[in-house]
Amino acid sequence: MIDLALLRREPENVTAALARRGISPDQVQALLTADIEHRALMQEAESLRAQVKDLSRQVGEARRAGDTARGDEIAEASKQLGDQERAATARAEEVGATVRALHLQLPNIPSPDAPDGLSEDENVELRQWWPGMDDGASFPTYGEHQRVAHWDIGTELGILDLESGARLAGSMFPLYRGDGSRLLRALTQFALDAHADAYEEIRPPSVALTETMMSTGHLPKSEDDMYAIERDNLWLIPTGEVPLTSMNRGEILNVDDLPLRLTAATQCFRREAGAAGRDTRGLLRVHEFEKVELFAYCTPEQADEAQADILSRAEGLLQQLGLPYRLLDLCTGDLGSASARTFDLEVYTPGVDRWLEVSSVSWFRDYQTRRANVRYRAESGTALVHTVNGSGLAWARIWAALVETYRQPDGTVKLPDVLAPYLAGRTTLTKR
RNA sequence: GGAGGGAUGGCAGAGCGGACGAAUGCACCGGUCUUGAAAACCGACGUGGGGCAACUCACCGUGGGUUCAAAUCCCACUCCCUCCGCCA
Repeated sequence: MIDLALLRREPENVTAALARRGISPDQVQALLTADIEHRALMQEAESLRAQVKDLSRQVGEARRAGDTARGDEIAEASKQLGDQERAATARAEEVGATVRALHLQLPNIPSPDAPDGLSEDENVELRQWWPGMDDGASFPTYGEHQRVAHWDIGTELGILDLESGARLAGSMFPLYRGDGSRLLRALTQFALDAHADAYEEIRPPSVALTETMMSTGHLPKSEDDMYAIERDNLWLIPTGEVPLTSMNRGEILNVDDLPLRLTAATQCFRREAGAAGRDTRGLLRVHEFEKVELFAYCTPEQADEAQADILSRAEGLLQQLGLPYRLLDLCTGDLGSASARTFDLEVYTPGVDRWLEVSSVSWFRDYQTRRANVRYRAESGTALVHTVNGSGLAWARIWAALVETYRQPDGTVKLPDVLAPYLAGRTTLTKR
């Protein structure tokens, strides 16, 4: 949630900032109006409440003094006021619920640095990288043997079995086998080891409570994209961001512990409602995938650095894997609703000839922690911490990029040597 | 799944219908003393909302209820501990 106090103080600025991402002034005004009404009703209810409390105190005093008649009299008066108070509180709560609903619907205020734009077409490409670029090499050219889609390579080598996955759980639930399965495991380990110098490794639950999903902004906004386990009031997590952001919910962190950096490998579950049909072949878009997440709680001053660190780690992994990629600065219209600034990393996959998003590195300001109530002790009082996160990296698409990029003319796949330690030295995938 | 016990401020822990936002100890912070520190002593010391302010409201695991009045009584739920059962 955005800061309501800020909205009251600087309504024009906030309205203008939100307009950059397509929020109409009317929507902001509706919240402001409801808020004013709510506060007036609340004051009325509170003053009645104060009177009831005062009378109740007098009842006690009178009875202790032995004046029962007077006690009863005051109790009766208090009872009457109590009825009024209940009615006033009910009215205040009704409007309060409206305020909360409107407040939850407002997305985060975009960073002034985020480029303007209405859709993903206006995202700004900041740079590209490919192997040998620093030495003057040009973007790689790919041979015919690399222009084969990963689902065909996977079938041919017996390392990806989409049909079996579909038989078990429906389409878009991939099943990897043999070296394909092993490759996934290797990638996770490779990444976790790379981040172990500065990020504490966490193994969180794969499900979360409704309350937890609220904190990150995934609910109520994206309910249709989540898998729900209704009987137990649980949701399958769509990203490791969910448990990591809520890990310290309701706590006051020691400022000396900030930035508090965490990393976690988790399964990620996404219904991808409305995505049916397009870009869904093979591993392009799946309901379940594994991802290593990088996360930090930090002070506002540390946020830039924290975001830059996650971005450079994600890039570092792509470079070590030798996969060409491009870096996008998301425009205001394409920003996730909780994010103030997001950089996307897209890897190039020669077989399907596309750029695939494999990491989204975002700064959320205090939008998430205002809901999760994670604070630190500041100069005076407490302040909300900022959250930053990004993938490092999402493996399904990396898996696709690796087998397509490193396919040899003879049909085998020769993986980069950095993975050798995690594959017991066997970096060549051959037909079983 | 069954039986019992518990959940209170940063921590420990009292309170069990009315003056309780809450004793006490520890920790933390400010001060006195000291060359400095420790000890001792003095003081301050939960969070959030509303109000220009005086001030006021909410919060004692969560949600309901009883009452003029609830940390305190009642109901439901969650979590933790002990024991029993089942189990990778």
